[in-house]
Amino acid sequence: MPEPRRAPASRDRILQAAAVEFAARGYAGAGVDRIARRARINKAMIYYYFDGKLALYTAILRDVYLPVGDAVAAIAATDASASAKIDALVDAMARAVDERPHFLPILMREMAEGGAHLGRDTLLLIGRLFNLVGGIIADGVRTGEFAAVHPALAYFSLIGPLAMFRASAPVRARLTGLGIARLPDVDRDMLVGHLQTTARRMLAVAPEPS
Amino acid sequence: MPEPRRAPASRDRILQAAAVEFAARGYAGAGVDRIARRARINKAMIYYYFDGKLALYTAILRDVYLPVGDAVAAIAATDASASAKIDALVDAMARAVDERPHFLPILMREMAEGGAHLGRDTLLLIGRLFNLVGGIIADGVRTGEFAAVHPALAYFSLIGPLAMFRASAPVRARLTGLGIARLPDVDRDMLVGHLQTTARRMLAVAPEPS
DNA sequence: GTCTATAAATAGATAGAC
DNA sequence: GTCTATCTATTTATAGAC
Repeated sequence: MPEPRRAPASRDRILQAAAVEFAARGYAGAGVDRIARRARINKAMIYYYFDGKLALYTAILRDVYLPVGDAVAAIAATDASASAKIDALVDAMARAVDERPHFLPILMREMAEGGAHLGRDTLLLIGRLFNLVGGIIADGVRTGEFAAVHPALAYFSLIGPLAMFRASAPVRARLTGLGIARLPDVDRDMLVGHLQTTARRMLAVAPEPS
Repeated sequence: MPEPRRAPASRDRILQAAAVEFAARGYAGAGVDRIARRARINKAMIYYYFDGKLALYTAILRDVYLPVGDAVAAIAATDASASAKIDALVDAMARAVDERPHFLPILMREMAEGGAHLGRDTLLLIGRLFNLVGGIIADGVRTGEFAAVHPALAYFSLIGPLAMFRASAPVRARLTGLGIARLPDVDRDMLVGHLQTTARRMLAVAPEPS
């Protein structure tokens, strides 16, 4: 076996630490110094492995959008019904978010900044995801399963509740902790079930049971 | 008339400039220097009118959450049906977002940061909004108009699509501009109509027409 | 590959004149 | 109320020894 190519442990630690930092403090707020400290490596190593702060950020975005896109592509390639695909899509999105705690904060901030740190490569990864979901919906419209909903409205009606609910967890916890609002817990099955039901109702041509 | 109390133009300019800066670059990314330059005042004036960067940020949040909360409180106090209140609520939320371009970016970033810059006062304003919406939904459940949806899931299913759709506008524009995805325009009526229909379907006990 | 040391720029904040 | 000048800490980034 030529080229075993063991990935250096330092590089991975940098990526992991940077993801945490960027998620917690945003692009501008994240400090290269703090990333180095968290990764327990010397700051100079970051500039050894990456071209700079922006290149490091871009690498993280790639590592998160690529596997999510692959998962959705696999669902789209199925020959299941369009609504079964939407169910699977919602489940996959929830899994993607829950398996990568830094994904959502980074995504939301990036949108808030108008995609200021997104290069062409990253936009292609985002567009791919968007087009895959749009394709599933378009198929459903073609077969009469779905009403003709605007693709961007449908997309963000799928993503929005999941993203905002998960992202709001810390603030909700503080609201509950301070006794300002009473927010019963929601487990994963309850969340995914709600999102699937809401999605089905949103896309339904005529109202359907439950 | 005692106390005409003309608000100093400088203070307002600082608030306006700071809102733009915080929305564009986030709390950590915003620079007091840049805020001063944008407001066309001297940096020292910011420290004359406010206790510091955080106090300035808090003042902006208050200026945005207070009127939105008032608008929703007015809707909740109506004796309209619960579903009519939801329609009005969605419309008011869309108006709040569109009238204050800096509101959404700041909100989304703050959630991404776990509410790190939210003091008790701000959390009270946020909780008030949440409780008002929760109250409208609870009323609808009580009268049999709505299904018993978890209040937090319902809340973020109302807010999420609006927030993500509006916040994603710059990224969507870049996707379209680069030819990566084709995103037809959506006008305000179309957006609000979609959100209202989706909300009605989400909350419906049994599926209803259109 | 990993480190120390440091450059060069910029940050938030303040003192003090007017 | 508004300004200039400046302090101190921190920032991204690099040079160079090992």
